[in-house]
Amino acid sequence: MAEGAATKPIRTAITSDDGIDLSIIELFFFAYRDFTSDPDQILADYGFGRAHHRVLHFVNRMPGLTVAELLDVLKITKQSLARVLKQLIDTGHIIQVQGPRDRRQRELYPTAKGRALALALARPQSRRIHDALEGANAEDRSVIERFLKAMVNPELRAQIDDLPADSAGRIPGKSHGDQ
Amino acid sequence: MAEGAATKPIRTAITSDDGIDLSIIELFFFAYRDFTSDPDQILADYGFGRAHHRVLHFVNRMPGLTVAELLDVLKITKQSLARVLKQLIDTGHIIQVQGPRDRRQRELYPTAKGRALALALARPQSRRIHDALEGANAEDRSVIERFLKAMVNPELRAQIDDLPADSAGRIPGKSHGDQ
DNA sequence: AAACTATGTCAATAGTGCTGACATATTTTT
DNA sequence: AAAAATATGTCAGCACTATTGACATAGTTT
Repeated sequence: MAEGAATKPIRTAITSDDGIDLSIIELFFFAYRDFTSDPDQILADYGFGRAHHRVLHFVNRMPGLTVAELLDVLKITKQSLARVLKQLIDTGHIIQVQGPRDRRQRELYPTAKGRALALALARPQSRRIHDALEGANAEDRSVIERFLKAMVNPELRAQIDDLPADSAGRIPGKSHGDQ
Repeated sequence: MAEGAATKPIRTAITSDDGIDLSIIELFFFAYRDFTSDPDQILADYGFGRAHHRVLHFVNRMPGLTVAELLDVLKITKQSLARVLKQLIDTGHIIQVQGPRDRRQRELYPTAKGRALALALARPQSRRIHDALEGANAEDRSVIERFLKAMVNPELRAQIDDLPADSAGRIPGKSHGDQ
């Protein structure tokens, strides 16, 4: 047995008395668990996982982004991305296009198939959010959005602001326009 | 190459125009990513992962729960729990006590060491939440809590309600009292 | 005594992440 | 033109978390 095993059992629960915001910690845990369960079901039919979902999502949100840019958004390593991206390319959900300025770069675009899947995955999540906002007014929504944004590390909030809100362009700085 | 590969690249981004609530989907993703990064750092020092965190958290919140009850909260399988729980027991964070009524059962309790770690893990998350609620009044908080709860599958909301709010007792139905 | 239940464990597999090393093509710098 | 740096791809190996299926043990219920 390891050192420091068996002492005495503590029979009282941690509660808010301990100065911890348990209710929001736990709500956040349960909410996210169920939030991700919707797409998980669909993904299973394709033999895909959450990693595929994230890649597909951001390629659809920032078409033409490079591998390096994608790694920066996802905060994973090149090797972790490789397998997943290869599968999405092989199954025709994503296409690589050689960069026009720098031919070393591979711009990533969704195909019609990839777009359809991305929307299919987003739909149940959007519906869940819509239902959860039942009875909420515009101000309530704003409170919720501000809270979620404030939960993000400050230095990463820029990533969120850079995503297109409506029929806008593409990535920060650059400008590929639409076609 | 697989069937249905390379078609044409789509160069426009998915936007809110597609009828999807992208902003909250993405905010939720980024917020949860950073929310879990705080404890991840601490866990790494112990050679533990998120699975250990979840087990430790709920054992501290519902001391005396059985293995079966824990599986029900976490929604994982017995085999997935086994390794993680064994490590937490071997390192003296959790103790098993033979069930008083049914001696097949193993009631799970945190040790002082396990309680300390659970609090250490919850503290940065609580701080992040506290900071994110900067400038929010009681009503804003209520809006946020209602939203998060509404994001949880209805049939699972009972689990949340069963958790002790303050210096209350323990698990639904049962009553081990405090010591 | 037989059946059921709670737990533990073994073996195998999958998905996702990591590090390190190295290859190739291309661009930039010297 | 040669050298250095960059963007990407790939190979090999490892770790963690989760899965399913099968089986063992102890204890409870019928």
